[in-house]
Amino acid sequence: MNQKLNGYHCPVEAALVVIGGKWKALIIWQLKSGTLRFTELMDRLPMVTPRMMTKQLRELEEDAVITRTVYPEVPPRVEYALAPLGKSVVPVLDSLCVWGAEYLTSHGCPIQKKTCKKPEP
Amino acid sequence: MNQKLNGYHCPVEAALVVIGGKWKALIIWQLKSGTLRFTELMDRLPMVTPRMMTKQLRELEEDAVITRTVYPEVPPRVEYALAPLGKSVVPVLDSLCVWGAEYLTSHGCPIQKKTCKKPEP
DNA sequence: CAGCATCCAGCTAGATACTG
DNA sequence: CAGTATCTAGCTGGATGCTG
Repeated sequence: MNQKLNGYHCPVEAALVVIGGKWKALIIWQLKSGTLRFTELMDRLPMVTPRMMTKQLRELEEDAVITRTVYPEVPPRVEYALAPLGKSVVPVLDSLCVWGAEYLTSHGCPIQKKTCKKPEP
Repeated sequence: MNQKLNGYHCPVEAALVVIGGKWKALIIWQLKSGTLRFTELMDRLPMVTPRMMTKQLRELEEDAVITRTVYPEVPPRVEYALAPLGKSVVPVLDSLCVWGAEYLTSHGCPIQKKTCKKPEP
């Protein structure tokens, strides 16, 4: 890049920066039905390493998408939940999900037409 | 990652793979109002190097999001346009755009509340 | 015009081990 | 439990030069 631009050119780009991280959309997806602890997120997304989970969660927190609540107990307990901004992105992810399903159907994929796995209530 | 998964866990993930590439959403955004040539895309997205532009376009083509039409002339002319699948993703990008604008407003960003720059007709 | 080939720096993210 | 620290392989993507 001959000229580093210091901002976003379009809100689409901003949105992708915030929710386009490697696992961010999945994390938000998991949190859409309620609060989860670190290990619960790890259990639901086994392909994410703790290192990455931490990083993604910290970034989402910094972007005001999720909240992080630490309970000063022994053993420690930390709960993650969607902040208002995070809740507002859920409909967008829903439409992304619908489109993604359509894509999987029309394009054909290793695992085809796997319906949206919602976090069990 | 202790276990490499060979598919998608959720259509959301599939969608992000397809449109979540570094410049893909922007490219689709540019193409939503009509066909563009390689250099026209480069002019509209000056921060993308030709190398990356080519790669992103090829991937979008492979995913059936865009079409690539080569006119065997001198000088060569190549035109890119949205395939049906690509057109179907535009509404999703629209909602992403709306949310992104909201994010820029509430979170505050270097360039705040820059309205969606649509490719001029 | 519309790329491709090559080289290489920097970042990403996995594996592993350790802690308040 | 909920991370952090360190090391490192591998990928990403920029710069440059070349071509049908």
